[in-house]
Amino acid sequence: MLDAALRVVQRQGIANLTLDAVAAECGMSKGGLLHHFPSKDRLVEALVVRSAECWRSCYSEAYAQTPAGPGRMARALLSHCLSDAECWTEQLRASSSAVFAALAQNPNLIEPMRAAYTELYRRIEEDGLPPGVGEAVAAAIDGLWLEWVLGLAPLDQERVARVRRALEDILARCGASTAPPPDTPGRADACAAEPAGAGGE
Amino acid sequence: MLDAALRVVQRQGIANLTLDAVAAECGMSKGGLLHHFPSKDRLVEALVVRSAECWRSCYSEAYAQTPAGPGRMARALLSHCLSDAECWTEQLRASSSAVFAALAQNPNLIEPMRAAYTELYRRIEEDGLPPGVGEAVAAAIDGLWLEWVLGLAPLDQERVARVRRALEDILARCGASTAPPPDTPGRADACAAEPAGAGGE
DNA sequence: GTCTATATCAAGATAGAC
DNA sequence: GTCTATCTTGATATAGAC
Repeated sequence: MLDAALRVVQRQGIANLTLDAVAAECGMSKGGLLHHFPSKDRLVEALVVRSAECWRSCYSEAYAQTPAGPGRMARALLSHCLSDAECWTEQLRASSSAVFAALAQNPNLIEPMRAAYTELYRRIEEDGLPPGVGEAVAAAIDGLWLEWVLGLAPLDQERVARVRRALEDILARCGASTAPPPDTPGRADACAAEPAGAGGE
Repeated sequence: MLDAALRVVQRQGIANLTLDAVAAECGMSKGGLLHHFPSKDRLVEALVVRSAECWRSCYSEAYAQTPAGPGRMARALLSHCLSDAECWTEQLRASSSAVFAALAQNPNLIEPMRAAYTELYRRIEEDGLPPGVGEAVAAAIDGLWLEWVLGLAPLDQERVARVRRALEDILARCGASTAPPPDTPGRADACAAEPAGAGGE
């Protein structure tokens, strides 16, 4: 059902994310849909919660798979979110848009995503990097994501690689090695990590 | 009238950006409003156009006021958009939301902002920096803006300063001096520069 | 150019049968 | 738990007076 909602957003835009459209998309009546989500707010809320959980588990896994040392969280973000452009799928774009759908529906519904970000930034603060460096890396990834979702700038393979290298360069100069562990060379599957609206499926 | 629309968004959210609300806000009847903007799409389009123009003139002015040399555009963005947190006003937040309002109303309406970004990225490409560096700086600023508008992370004076210093550090290592010209030490007034939705008043 | 109707329609939500 | 009505509201847009 949530997937159906995302498909509606993907194909018809946020403005057409209606209970009718979602019901039709998942082959159900509006009444049946409203049995599970008593209001549209609850439906959108569920979308955001799922996105936030996925984003959280995504950077958590990335963190776990990244060797310890200064800039661990920042390195994890780089290797997982910017490993290549392939992981920025259309599906991800739609699921990311859940946050924008929530913003349009009711700004308070973004709260779960805010909580996920609070935790992420806590990790970045404790990352042992010079002040601002980790935040700059995280912000750059968010910015790429924004530009990609809004279509402000194309996001091809080369662009991702360029920006990743530039950011890795900063970390390297801070003494944070970005060499990937021999076991996990640039993996990009699993959750298809993304800021502000991950939620793969 | 456009200002009234932004005030509505600021106070009541995108969902309540209705012709009735805008008309009430600017002390006009709905009929009168519709005389100037024949449809809601046109109204929102006008919001985006104004935001895009302001953003464009903002980085253009910043560029003009920045000494020539490698990374001129990137340095201009840093000195103007990240000079301090004061320029990230509530008013700017609302005007920035014009893009999100457009996204909700009709994604095609974002086009003017896309055009402004295309020009910005052209300048960044020609900036004479190592590949990816200018893009990383621009993306980081966009990311900060996103986090700020969505409330994902607080944007206080220290945070802005930290990130700015980290980004200036990259530029410095690329041979792009970020020392402000003696004439314009960290000015942040005028347009109150911002990505994806500038449009001060 | 601004106003007061009013037409039109679609969306969210409810009630109650099955 | 799913369905088919149906209610209610509010939003866009139009028509036409002033």
